[in-house]
Amino acid sequence: MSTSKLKISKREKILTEAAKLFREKGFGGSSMRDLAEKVGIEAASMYNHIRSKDEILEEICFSVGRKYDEQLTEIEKQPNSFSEKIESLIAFHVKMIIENGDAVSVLNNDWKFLNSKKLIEFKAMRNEYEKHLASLITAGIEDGSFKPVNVSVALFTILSSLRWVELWYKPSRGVTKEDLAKDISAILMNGIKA
Amino acid sequence: MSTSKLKISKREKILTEAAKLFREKGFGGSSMRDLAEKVGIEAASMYNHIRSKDEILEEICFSVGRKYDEQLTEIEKQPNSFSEKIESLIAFHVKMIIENGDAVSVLNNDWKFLNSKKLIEFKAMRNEYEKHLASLITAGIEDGSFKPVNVSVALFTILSSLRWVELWYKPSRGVTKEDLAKDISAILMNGIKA
DNA sequence: CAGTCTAACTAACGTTTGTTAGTTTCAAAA
DNA sequence: TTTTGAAACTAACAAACGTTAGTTAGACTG
Repeated sequence: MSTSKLKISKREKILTEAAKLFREKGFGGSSMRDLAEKVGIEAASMYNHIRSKDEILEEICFSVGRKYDEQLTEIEKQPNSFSEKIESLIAFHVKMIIENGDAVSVLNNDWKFLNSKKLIEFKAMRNEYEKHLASLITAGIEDGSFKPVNVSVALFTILSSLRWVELWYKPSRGVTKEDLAKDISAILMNGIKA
Repeated sequence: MSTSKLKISKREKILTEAAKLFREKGFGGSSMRDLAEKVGIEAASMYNHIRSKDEILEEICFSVGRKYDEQLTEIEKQPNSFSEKIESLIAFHVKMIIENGDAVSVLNNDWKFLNSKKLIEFKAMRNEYEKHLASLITAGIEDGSFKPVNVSVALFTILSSLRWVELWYKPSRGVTKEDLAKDISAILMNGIKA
């Protein structure tokens, strides 16, 4: 009973601390002994809860990745305009970063250290995500909601603009996630030129 | 004569190959033996040309960083509108990435592995750059060229949008750097909403 | 020709790496 | 009370790490 619950929570503690550590020092720059110290046990003891260092990375990347996938699917099926759908997605990205900044950072920066089998899987997942978002943009252009922009450029401009939130955002600045999402949406949707 | 020239070019070969390798595997994931193999000599032999692995990272980060600084200073003093200045900067970022993609990638992703002294220096350089660009945006808002957007958000949206070029751009797509800069400018300046 | 210098080499160093083996501790189940 | 099983520990492994030492080959300089 409580043992299995304890095991789960210790494993989750390892994953949480790993995300924090990987964000700070990178996957390659983080040692299992570093990580163990943060968790509060010996390095060898962690192997009672995880299979390998690689498994930690996989778990972080794919569990976050799946959340993005699910939300995009959710947004796609809502009866909103294409503008509203993209704005929802922007808000979700901001929310994810503010609530799971460490894990999102690992997804963004350390995915390339996945082993080759998982790397292929990860790239497929990412491609799928981009294709879905691209089709939203294309549809918005076709129905006149959007200007006839270059779809690839728009796609990556949006996704990259969202990445900075993880890289640059500091809670200390006192901006709420609603304001932040609104301001980013404003610029991407309407540009900065008067 | 030819010996000192040879030394310089071998050092530059090391730096070039290092940028390529770091981009692919990250600073922590790249070993000196890996690098030496790409250069075509033994790992120990590289120490005739460079002081340490850290020095390679420093040289790449700061030589690229200085180029960005210089160009921004150049753009600031030109007698153009604020829109034109920002568009020039966008074009320059695209050009840098297309011409020095490996080194730019190292600047973007591996700066955090600089040793603490150089890390402080690097952050100061980056802050300076951001402050200059922010003041361009502020001035543009004040003279009515730009909407009254949140300056920080605009700043980071622009800089992040430019980062994707390094991460996602593939020459194989056959887009010229002029077209690419124009399309990015179009979205950031005018948004995507019709 | 003798001397010097550069840039390569091989060998090795001390550390750190991820991981395994074997053992101990201690609480829950029987 | 005895048994069991999870989860911690210590100790150690082989490999890889950045780097240093010492040496050699060959090209310039005097």
